[in-house]
Amino acid sequence: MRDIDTIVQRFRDSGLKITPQRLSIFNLLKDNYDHPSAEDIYHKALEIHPTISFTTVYKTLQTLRDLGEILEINIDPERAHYDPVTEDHYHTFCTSCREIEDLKPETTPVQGLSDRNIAGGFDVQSVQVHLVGVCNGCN
Amino acid sequence: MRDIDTIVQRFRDSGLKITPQRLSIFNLLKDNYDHPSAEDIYHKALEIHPTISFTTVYKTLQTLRDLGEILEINIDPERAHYDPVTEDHYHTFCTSCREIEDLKPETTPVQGLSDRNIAGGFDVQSVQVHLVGVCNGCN
DNA sequence: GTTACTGCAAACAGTTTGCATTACC
DNA sequence: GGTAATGCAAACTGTTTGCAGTAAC
Repeated sequence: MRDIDTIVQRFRDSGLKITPQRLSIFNLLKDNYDHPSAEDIYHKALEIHPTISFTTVYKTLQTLRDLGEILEINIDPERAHYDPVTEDHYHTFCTSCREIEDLKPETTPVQGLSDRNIAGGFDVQSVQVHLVGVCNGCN
Repeated sequence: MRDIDTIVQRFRDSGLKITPQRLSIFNLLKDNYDHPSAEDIYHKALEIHPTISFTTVYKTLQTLRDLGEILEINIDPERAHYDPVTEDHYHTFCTSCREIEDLKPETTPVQGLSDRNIAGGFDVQSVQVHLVGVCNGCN
C-alpha cells in the first residue's frame, strides 16, 4: 500500500470519494504489520469514529483490495486477513494463537516459481507461501 | 492417504467404527486428484448412498484430517478443499473457475524453507505454496 | 450390550447485499 | 445538485453442534 496522499489521489481519479471514515481506515492500515482481520480494523476504527459500521470497513477493504493497494490473505480458515504490504513476501500462521507473521526475505527461496508457471500457461497473480504450525510463544 | 485397508485398520485401532458410508467416502477420496470440497464429496456420495447426510461426510472428513490421512486446503476463501495426497506438494488456484491443480514437483524449489524456520523457533507443521491466478482454460 | 455413528434440524460466524439517509465534491 | 458512501438490518453460505434413533462390534 502506497502513501496516503497517493491513495487519496487514486480514489479521486477513480471517481471514489474521500470520507473521514475511509481516511481513518487508510491510516490504520498504513505501516501495519499485524495482518488484521476486517473485525480488527473495525474495532480500531471505532475508537476514532464511534459510529462507524462494520459494513463501511468491509466495503473499504474490498475497494482497497480491488485497487491492489492491500492483499487479502487466506491462511486462516476462520476469517480473511489483510496486508498493506503488497510486495511478494511470505507468512507463518500459528494455529494456536492465529497470529500471522512475516517471513524474512532471506528464508524464502521461491524465486522463479511464478515465472516458470506463467511460461506453463498459468497466469500467476500472486504467490502465497504459508508455513503453518505453532509459533515460539505458543510452544 | 494410504490404501483403504490401512485406513480401515487405523480406524479400528482408534476405536472408530467402519460404516458403509465411511467406506464410500474413503473410496471417493482414494486416487482423487480433484481437490474436492465437502459438498463435492457429499454429492458424489449421494449417488452411492441416497440417504447419506452432509453431516456424516463432514464429520468423516474431519476425522480423516485429524488422523493426518488427508489435508485440508485453504486457498479458496469460499470453502475448504480436501487432498488425499499428504506428501509435500503445491497448488495453483484459478480465481475464475476455482479449480485447484497440483504443481509439478520440479517447479517447487522451496526445499529447506521449513527446516530453516523450525530452527528459528517456529514449529512448521506444513508448508503451503499457492500460485493464485488464472488458469490456461480461463484465459 | 455398549459405544460410536448417522442424519436431522438448528445454531453459528464471517461475509455480503438492499436500501434509505447522509455527505462529498 | 448529482453521485457515491454510510450504516442499519437482514440475507446468505459454509461450517459446526446437540440430540434421538440406529448400527457396528
